[in-house]
Amino acid sequence: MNVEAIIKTDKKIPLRSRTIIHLMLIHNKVSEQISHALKPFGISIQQFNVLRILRGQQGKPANLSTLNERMVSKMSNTTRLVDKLIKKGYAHRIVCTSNRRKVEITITQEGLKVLSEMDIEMKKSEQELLVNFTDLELEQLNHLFNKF
Amino acid sequence: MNVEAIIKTDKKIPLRSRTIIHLMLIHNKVSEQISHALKPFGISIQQFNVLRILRGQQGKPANLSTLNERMVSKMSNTTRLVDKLIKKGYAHRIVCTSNRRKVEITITQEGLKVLSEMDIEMKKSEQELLVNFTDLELEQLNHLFNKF
DNA sequence: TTACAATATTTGTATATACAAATGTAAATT
DNA sequence: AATTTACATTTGTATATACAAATATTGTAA
Repeated sequence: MNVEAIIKTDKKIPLRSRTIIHLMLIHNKVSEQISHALKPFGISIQQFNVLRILRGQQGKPANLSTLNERMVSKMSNTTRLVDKLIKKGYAHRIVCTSNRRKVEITITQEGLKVLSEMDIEMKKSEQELLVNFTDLELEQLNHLFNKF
Repeated sequence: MNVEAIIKTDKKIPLRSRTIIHLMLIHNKVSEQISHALKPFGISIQQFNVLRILRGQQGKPANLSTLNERMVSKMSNTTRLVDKLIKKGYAHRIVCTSNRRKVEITITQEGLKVLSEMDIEMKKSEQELLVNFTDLELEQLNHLFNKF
């Protein structure tokens, strides 16, 4: 994926600008691929992420703030994201008894089931997206990512 | 930016999954910073990109397909993105005389003026975001990006 | 020359996101 | 105990995005 070819310019782009544009283009490719993989499940990337976080809780319920700090998305959406998962039967929400300001959100059996199916498709997408990388290169990439 | 710390897991994430998650987190940081920098101008990243493409045309008008193939966004939005730029007085649109299905879009003087102000802020954001990178590391990063 | 296909853009609609304000609850202060 | 402050979540609203369908124009073939 060559930046100049894609944005069709013959001008030399400064290194730092080029890096940011490159990142944007790659993100676009990646998120398109993932959205496509999740499409048959009728779920968005964000909803998928919330499901994964809930599973990661290993039965322990999560409240909205917890979800939010582990997510990419903004707080106000988290309520509605969870709404959608509940509507689909993949999550469950109860008001916390010890502190009624809080809510406790858990993943349902049905949620775990569909999530495991999604995992397979995600794994495929990851493989496809990263097919040109060796493990060493991915280690290098992650190492560089740490500098952001 | 360490993935495990951010998504607060103690489990080891497979290298390929980790890379994709890492990319998402970084994209989020970058786009937040850029949106913030553009905020005072009342313009979105996408609108900013269109303006830059128009400037890159060096006076030559661009049609929607051209804009679209150089952009990240989807076709149906391009019309409305341009609408917004026109409304702000930053772009101009006329129906192409040789082929009336096409439109010719150009950047206005006012557009060029505000764009040059935005460039300064963008440059600052890029510097801030990439402050931990040496030029060599950025070259390496761009090289790895080419494998996507 | 009429009909059909291809091209370029626009519009409709449903869903997603961002930001600010509102709600309800608990804790701290007077 | 009443008042204020802080916390956790929800709601309102404006804008953005995705996808499909519609519109308008041009090119092509019977």
